[in-house]
Amino acid sequence: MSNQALFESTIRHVAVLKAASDEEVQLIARMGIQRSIEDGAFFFMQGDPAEYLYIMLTGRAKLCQIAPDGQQVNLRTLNPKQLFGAVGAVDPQATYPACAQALEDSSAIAICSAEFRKLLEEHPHLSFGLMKLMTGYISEMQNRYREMATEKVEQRIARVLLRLAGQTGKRVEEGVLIELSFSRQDLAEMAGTTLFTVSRVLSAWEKQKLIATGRERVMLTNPHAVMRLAEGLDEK
Amino acid sequence: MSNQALFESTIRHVAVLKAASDEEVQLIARMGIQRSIEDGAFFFMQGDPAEYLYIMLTGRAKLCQIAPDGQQVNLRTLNPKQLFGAVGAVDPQATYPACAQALEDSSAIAICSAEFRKLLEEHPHLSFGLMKLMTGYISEMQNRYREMATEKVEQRIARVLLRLAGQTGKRVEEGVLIELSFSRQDLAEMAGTTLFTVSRVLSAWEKQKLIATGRERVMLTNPHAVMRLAEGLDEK
DNA sequence: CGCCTTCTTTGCGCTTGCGCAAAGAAGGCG
DNA sequence: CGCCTTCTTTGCGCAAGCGCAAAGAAGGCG
Repeated sequence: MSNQALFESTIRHVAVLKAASDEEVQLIARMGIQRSIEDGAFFFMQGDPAEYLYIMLTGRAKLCQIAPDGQQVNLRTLNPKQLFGAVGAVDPQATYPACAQALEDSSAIAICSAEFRKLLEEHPHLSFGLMKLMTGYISEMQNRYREMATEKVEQRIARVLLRLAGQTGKRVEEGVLIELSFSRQDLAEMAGTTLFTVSRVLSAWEKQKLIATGRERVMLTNPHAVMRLAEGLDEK
Repeated sequence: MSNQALFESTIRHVAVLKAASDEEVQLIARMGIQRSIEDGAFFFMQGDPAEYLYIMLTGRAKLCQIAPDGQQVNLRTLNPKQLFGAVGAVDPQATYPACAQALEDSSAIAICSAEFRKLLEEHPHLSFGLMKLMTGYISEMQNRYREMATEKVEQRIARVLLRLAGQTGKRVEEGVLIELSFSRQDLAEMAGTTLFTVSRVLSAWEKQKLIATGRERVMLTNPHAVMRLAEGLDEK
């Protein structure tokens, strides 16, 4: 498949652009260039000028923030067909508010923010898709913020597992399997805690047969119980 | 001043709509109706269908989330000329992701989301202002999320004070005064902690002469020291 | 002025979860 | 196969911050 065709077929399935006509899809595809990066490399760093926006083609990446002191927080994972890094299309002077780091060898369509902005001006109905994405983010971040502020570690870890299960979990005989390169450290960054605490909590749950763990691997053998934990029911 | 004239002069100074022409400002003003509510009342509740968006006229309100168990988290305060509750203009089926509660008797221009959406369709350049607002929110929420995840209580409280000082602080002889109806409880909800902890921390700072406190009142006598605390420098 | 409500402080005990160190798996790769 | 790296677990001690109760200000209002 030619690059152009590959781009088009991917773009056609991007949620944000579902209102795009065939013609618009073609236009966007022509604006794109492919960028492939290795596991651990960055599509962009927090604070860089937001010159490109991206649409994930293959692989996975994480959006994360790095505090001045080096501590990291994981905001979300980026999967194929997801659009990310679009701030530049809205404000030409914007810088990325987070960094995007590949969790495995990955590739994405890179589109020049300024060009995309022009496209938005000429095809304004596309803005609605983008705005919907943004309001969704806002709403999600507000919820996560509340969770971080009011819930305790166990609940937050349970939520992380459920979110991952929903995004990339595979249903197998014994439960739902999350098998990706997520170390305890990564889980800790998603839950806002330390790898030690994550390890301890998962061990405890394993003893209670709620989950089964392995190296960079978690299986939810009793997803329903994990959901109850996330909701903070079981309050002892 | 007639309502229409009042609306227009307010709308003209709304940051999100600064790209609006005089004509557009008039159009928007005509769509608005005034809503006045009492201290403690709600413009809208989390989960309500987002039928209206608002522009604050007088008073102040807080945007907050309420957890299923009743715990609250404070997201931001709304001041005059700020636009809020605009999700409905983007997605007709959206519900408000937070609630807006008046901190004092307040009034706002209420604009029907569906009408505003039509306006956006016909005057698409206005979308850019809205999108810029949204990306700003996202970026801010991501930062706050990181802070909540990685910083400890003292730092977060310091940040809350600085944010309030920046928004509504008055410069007086002895320092910067924050004199609003923010109880220790409110501060706790903003910092993601408990009123007891806030009280203790503020008492400690008062002993060190960094601040002076009173009932629903805080004065930063040594703002620079508070900034250092917020940055987590002073690490003992 | 005095009562009443609301807000604030403080003491005390205790839980949660962090920090570190050290040891134990699990792969990867030559 | 065996070494090396990376990931994970666990024990132990400790500090931060929560929860509660009770008492002490500060206003508000009749």
